Amino acid sequence: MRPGKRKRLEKLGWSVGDTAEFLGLDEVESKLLDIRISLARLLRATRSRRRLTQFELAEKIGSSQSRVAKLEAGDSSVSVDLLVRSVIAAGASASDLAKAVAGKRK
Amino acid sequence: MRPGKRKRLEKLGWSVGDTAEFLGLDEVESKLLDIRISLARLLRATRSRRRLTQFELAEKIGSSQSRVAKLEAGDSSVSVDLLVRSVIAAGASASDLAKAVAGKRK
DNA sequence: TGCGAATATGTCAGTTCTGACAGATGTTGT
DNA sequence: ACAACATCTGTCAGAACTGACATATTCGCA
Repeated sequence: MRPGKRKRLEKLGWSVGDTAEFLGLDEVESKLLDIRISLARLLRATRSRRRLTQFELAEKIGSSQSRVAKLEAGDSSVSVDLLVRSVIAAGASASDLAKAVAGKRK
Repeated sequence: MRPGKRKRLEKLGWSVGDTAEFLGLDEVESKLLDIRISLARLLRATRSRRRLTQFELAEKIGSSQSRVAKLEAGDSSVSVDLLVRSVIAAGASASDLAKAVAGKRK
């Protein structure tokens, strides 16, 4: 893993343990993290395409601007539930969602 | 919505309000619920195919058998995070996951 | 440059989700 | 019928996540 990427992830609250990760001991968490990152990207892309502000999207999902910012930033304090909810509310299609989960770049 | 399905969902802790749902006021929650159900089905199918017991899968994800049962039952007390984590741990492929999220039957 | 709008970051009390446990209810083989 | 195993259902204290708020930073644009 690139040191840059690693640092970025740790800033967001993810502990990227070299041992476990490198040895593939925690493949599941790694895959889940990829999904989280994809969803965060999809969220930003979708909201942006729909020309919604974070504040407007927050209203749609009954949340706050700051939480949307965290969602898009891939902060660790945010659940996949809310991530998916937001992506849907932003107006992403089912296939966009599927692609994100499958790990395919748009 | 079929009355049977409705009753089943309510048993699991989901409030399926006719008004909101019928008027499509809460399309987002409805879509999220579909995803949850798909993931629950995928989890059971995958675990079963791999011949894992609920107990064994629980160990893999550091959880308990009872929670796995709830995951597969589509209980409302369970998060999408854990659902996805479990599906991955059970050994589902990325494309299986994508299909579930896209709402397509296997 | 300065100003307003959008976004980012930090904190926190209240809510939700969690693993663990107990016990009930299948299921399978003898 | 019985035992052994698997699954289901309910409960609860502790952990994780939440919206709200304050505040900082970045981004146009005149």
